[in-house]
Amino acid sequence: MENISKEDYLSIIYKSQVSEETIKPNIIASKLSVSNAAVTDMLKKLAKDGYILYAKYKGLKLTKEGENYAKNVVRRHRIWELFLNQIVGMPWGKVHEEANRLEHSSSDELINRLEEMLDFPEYDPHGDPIPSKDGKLPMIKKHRPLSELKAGDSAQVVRVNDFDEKFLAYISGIGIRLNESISVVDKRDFDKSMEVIIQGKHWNISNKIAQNVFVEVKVK
Amino acid sequence: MENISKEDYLSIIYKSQVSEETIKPNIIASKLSVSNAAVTDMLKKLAKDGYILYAKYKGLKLTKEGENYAKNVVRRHRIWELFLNQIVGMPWGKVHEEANRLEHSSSDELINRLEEMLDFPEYDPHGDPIPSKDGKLPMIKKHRPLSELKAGDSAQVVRVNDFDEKFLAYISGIGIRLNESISVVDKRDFDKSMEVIIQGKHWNISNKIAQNVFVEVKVK
DNA sequence: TTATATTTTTAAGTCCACTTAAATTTAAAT
DNA sequence: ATTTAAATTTAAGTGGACTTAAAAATATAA
Repeated sequence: MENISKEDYLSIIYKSQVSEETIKPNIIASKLSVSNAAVTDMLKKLAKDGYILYAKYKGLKLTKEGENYAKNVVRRHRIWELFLNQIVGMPWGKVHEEANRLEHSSSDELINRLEEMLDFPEYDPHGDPIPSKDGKLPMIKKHRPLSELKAGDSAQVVRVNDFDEKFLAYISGIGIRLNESISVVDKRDFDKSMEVIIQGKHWNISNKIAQNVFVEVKVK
Repeated sequence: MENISKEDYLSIIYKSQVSEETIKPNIIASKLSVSNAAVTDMLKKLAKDGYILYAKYKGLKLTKEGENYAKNVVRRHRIWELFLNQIVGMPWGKVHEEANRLEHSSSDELINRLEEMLDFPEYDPHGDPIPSKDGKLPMIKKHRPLSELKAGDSAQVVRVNDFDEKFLAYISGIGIRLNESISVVDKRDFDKSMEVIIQGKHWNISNKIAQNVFVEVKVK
């Protein structure tokens, strides 16, 4: 409860490390809607506490301890998301924000119970992997953004970005959900928007949308 | 999330108002394990925000707005307690502490959903009434502390105090639970301890224990 | 009712997570 | 390579929720 802020920072750093993006104070600041100066401040504290290695102007990286901590925060978040969606029946788009608060307020015991009720799931409602109690991650399917596909390609949705409720509401409205099949009918060069078929229906989706939906291309 | 402290204060004030105890800074301080000075500080803020009426040295009282706010915090707490106990299967003694954190981190929408899953319950696992969405409280049964009973009396448990996990573990261990019947066999003047029968078994319980179990005396 | 004890409030200061503004470092662009 | 722009860090300061110590008000007891 008293580490809410620290946990938010660690979780962001962890997630970008996993997806192999270089993480910069810059980015953290914008994701948390705080100033760059606030980030510098916190990075110093996290370094002092042994959660990150931090060299001014040069870069930052989780220590083993920081990674374990962060992984547990992410675990709490994703288990909550799945629980809220599957057991409580909250819509896809709303679970992220709710889990963002609950993740800081639950004992490990509670999380373990929820995990058991969900029968030890491997992925959250957006397709993100859930770290197990002992920090193991399930196998992650190779996937790329839908935006990279070409006319004629078919693929299956394996993950969607979860940071924007509106985005999730929109894609869920046009039938995009995990494991759903999508075929690309056409792609326009000038704006990279594409025409796709989802459950037999044709839709036009912008490049921005397609960049945030991740698919596994079907073997022809 | 940013009102955790305020909500704790309001909830304590509300609960003591309901049970008609006079609430003093003193008591709040000890319940929250903070200094008296911290309480004075917060009372000023709560007064400024319009949640309480506060006259230095004289007393304090929730405004209508404060009561509504507090009632909603209590509602969140009690619904969480019941949910954790009934749906998640957490033991009686552990739900209070967990709910103490979750109560500050849940949207009204989530609480409403949990309430629905529980089929709009009226009492939490300790027998405390759950305020409804629109602030209504269920009828509260007349009850008095078990400690007031005399040898020969029989009664039914309607509520137990929930502030101490150890206490709850202990009484649940000797078979005390909501609606359980208890008969008083004997009571000693010198320490006010009593011998009781619960589910056919005899137990000796201290006055301290008996003061925290509330019963409805059976009509003979 | 006066002395003593207790409670409450004030005063001053800490820690945390922020802020804005200025200084510094690094990166990009001509 | 030098200028310009962008990112990062430092410096100074704020508000929230606490602390301890001292002062003031109220309660209790001889």
